[in-house]
Amino acid sequence: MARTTFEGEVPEEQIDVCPVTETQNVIAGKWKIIILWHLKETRRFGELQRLVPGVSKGILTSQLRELERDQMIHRKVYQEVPPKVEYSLTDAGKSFIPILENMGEWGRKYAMGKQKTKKTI
Amino acid sequence: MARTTFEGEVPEEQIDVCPVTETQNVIAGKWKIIILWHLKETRRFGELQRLVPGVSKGILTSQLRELERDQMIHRKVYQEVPPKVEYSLTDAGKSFIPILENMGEWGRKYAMGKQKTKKTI
DNA sequence: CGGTATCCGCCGGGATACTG
DNA sequence: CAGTATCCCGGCGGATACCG
Repeated sequence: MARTTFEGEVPEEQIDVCPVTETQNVIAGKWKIIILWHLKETRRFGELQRLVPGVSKGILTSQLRELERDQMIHRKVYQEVPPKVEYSLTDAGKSFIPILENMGEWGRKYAMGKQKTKKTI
Repeated sequence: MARTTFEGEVPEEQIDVCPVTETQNVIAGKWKIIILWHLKETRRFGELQRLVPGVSKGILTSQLRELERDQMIHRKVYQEVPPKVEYSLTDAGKSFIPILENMGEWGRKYAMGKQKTKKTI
C-alpha cells in the first residue's frame, strides 16, 4: 500500500513518539531502575547481584541486556580467568542520573508520608 | 518469636525500604507515567482515555485505582447525570511533577539520539 | 565468575459485553 | 459518561541445571 508523503505531513518516524512514553519504555522492567541506581558507580556482575536483593542471575542478565540494547549501560569484558565483567553507564545512562536522584529523594519523602505498616521480609 | 529491640537497632519498618524501589513500585504499570503526565491538569475519565492512546476503559480504570490507592491522584465524583468524574493530582502526585518533566525532557533528547528506524503503528 | 538454556507459573494487560 | 464483570492470553519474571 505505497502512498506518497505530502509536504508538511508528519514523517512516519515521529508518529506515536511521546517522550514520556519513550522514557517509560526504557525503564520498564522490574529491576532496571534499581540497577541503574547502583551503576552510578561501575560494578561487576556479582556485585550487582549482591546489591540488588532478590534478583537471580538469569533475570539480572536479561535486564542488563535490555539496558545495553537501549544504550543505557556499557558492558566491558576482561579476557581473563576467572572471568570479569564490568558494567557502567553510557552517556545516555549518565544523563539519567539526575532523574534517579530525584526518584530517590522523592521516594524517601513519599515513604515518610506513609511509614505505617511497612512489611519486612 | 518475640524478641526485644535493642537500642540503636534498625526498626523493622525501615528494613528493605529502598527509596528508589519505593518509587519504582508506585510508577510500575504500563500507563501510569503517561497518565500522571496528563494529570498535570485536572482531567475527566473520557478525556484521559482520549489523551492516552491505546488504553481501554478497563485498564485505565485499574491503573487509576492503583494510583489512587498509592495516594498519587484524587478522584472526585459529581453526583449528576450523566456521570462526571474528575481526576487530579494529590500533593504527593504534584511533588512528582518535576520528575515527570525531567523524564519528558530526557526522553526527548534520548529519542533524538536514536531517531532512526522508529516504528510506526 | 559470569553467564546460558530450559521450563513454568502467574498476573498484568487486553477484548468484549453489560450497567447505573 | 464512567465505569463493572468476565474471560483470556502472552510474556515477564522466577527456579533450576548446566557451561566456558
